[in-house]
Amino acid sequence: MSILHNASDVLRCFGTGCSDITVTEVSTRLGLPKASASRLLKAMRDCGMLEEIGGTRRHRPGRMMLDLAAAFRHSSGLIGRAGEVVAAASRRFGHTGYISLRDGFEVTAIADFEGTNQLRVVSNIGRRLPAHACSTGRTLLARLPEAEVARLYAGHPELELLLSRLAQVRAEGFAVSTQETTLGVEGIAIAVADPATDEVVSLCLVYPHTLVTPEERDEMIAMLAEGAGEIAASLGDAAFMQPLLKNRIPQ
Amino acid sequence: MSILHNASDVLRCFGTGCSDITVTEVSTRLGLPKASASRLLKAMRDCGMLEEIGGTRRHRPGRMMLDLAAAFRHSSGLIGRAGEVVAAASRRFGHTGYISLRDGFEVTAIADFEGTNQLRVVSNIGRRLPAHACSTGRTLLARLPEAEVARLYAGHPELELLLSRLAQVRAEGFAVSTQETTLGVEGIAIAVADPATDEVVSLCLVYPHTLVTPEERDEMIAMLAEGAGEIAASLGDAAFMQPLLKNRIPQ
DNA sequence: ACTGTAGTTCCAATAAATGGAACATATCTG
DNA sequence: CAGATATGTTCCATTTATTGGAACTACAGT
Repeated sequence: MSILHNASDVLRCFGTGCSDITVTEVSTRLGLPKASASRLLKAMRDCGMLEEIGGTRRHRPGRMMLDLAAAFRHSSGLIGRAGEVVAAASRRFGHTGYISLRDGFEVTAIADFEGTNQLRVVSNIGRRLPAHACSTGRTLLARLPEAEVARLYAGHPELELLLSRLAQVRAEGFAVSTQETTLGVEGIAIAVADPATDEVVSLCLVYPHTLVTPEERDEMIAMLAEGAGEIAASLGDAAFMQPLLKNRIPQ
Repeated sequence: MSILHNASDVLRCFGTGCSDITVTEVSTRLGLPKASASRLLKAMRDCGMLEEIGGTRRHRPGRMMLDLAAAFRHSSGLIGRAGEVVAAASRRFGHTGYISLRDGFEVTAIADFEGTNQLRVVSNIGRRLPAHACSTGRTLLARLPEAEVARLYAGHPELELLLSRLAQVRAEGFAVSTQETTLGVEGIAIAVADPATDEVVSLCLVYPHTLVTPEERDEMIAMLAEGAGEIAASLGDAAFMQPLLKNRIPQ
């Protein structure tokens, strides 16, 4: 096995619930002899992929990773523009907002904009959520052909339900989740794509569900949709659809 | 040369002004035969360190890097706590705030909190600034022994000036920069350390310099200092000093 | 269809990675 | 504080991945 693959396996250990790692942990988790694990971590330290935490024997990702994450965000015009839209909406309504990507069955927030209201949802960047069970996830899944979703979730007991919810998302142009991932929290999401790079991102706002009336909710959806619509128009995202808003008060 | 070192050299290409890269670029920048560059990028793609952008032949850091950056931030209690302090200050005053680390001669923002005021400094995470020429940088350099600074900046024409400014930072407990990096922008910064891990971070707020009176400035410093002081006390940072504020209006 | 540019695949030679065991160091426990 | 245990490092010959050059393929511009 190439040292590069081993190195990336080490990096993959980091994530939810693991922000540092030791030689022994690497040895057991990857099934490597501890000699190899020791050398591997040393090599990764030497080249900046890892760094030792203080004087301890624990390792965390190197500082370089922060630069790489920034480069990732900058490499995509779509992410940057979506971020501006969510940031503006987050400021106007005071609620926390995210930009998320899908990766298989999961979605991750890649940029967050914490709200300003006294009562607001605390941002939790990097947290992985099941794509079928949150509003951002469903807007992203709704961008796939039905057959693809069926293949992804083959054997899943609630596949039928999921497909009908995705159909609804396609029809309405947005998704809502109510207390799905966190008690008391509701979220709205809209997806937009860059056909040139096949990227799809989801813009969302999350808020305490007792705080927002249906009218205000539609106001928020409208604001996200306006920004997303401009992005879609300029990049040529044909699948984007302006949302149907029943409760919106005409301006 | 180990493939791991080559891989990390590729990753190091990303940064200011470079968010994607091709086989030829790698070949020329690292001085590798293009055969090697091609195989290297392929291997890095295969293990998730890079990804191809759309159908093009350009590469950017892989999604994994976002998770790694999040793990880095979580691995340090210091960073998290400093972030809370700056976030609260940013919300209260409406100005943009950062958490920064020093790496040799440079400082980088690793977390940002965009302000809410109409006129605010746009956050620019990942941007590398010369440590001697910004307020965050000087608070971090002020944490080093004078001899170490002298060694770092040996031969630098303005070493004497720098040392006297650092002495001032040590005496006052905070640093100010006025239109140093960006015209019209002023910033205040305070450093705090975790003696258990030898980490030092700088908390800062940046704002349009015409908008803030000396009294308000001291109010902001006081708020950052209060939070930083609590962190210093709980972690046992002996070098932390409450700032001397001349213009503060007694509460 | 032609030319230059960019990227990939093939090969034997070479340099790096591997696992086991001995060694060294930290951490726990009574 | 000694002895025990868990954790990390160094050394070695062996195995195997990596290397650079050259030939090959793909592609964009004219």
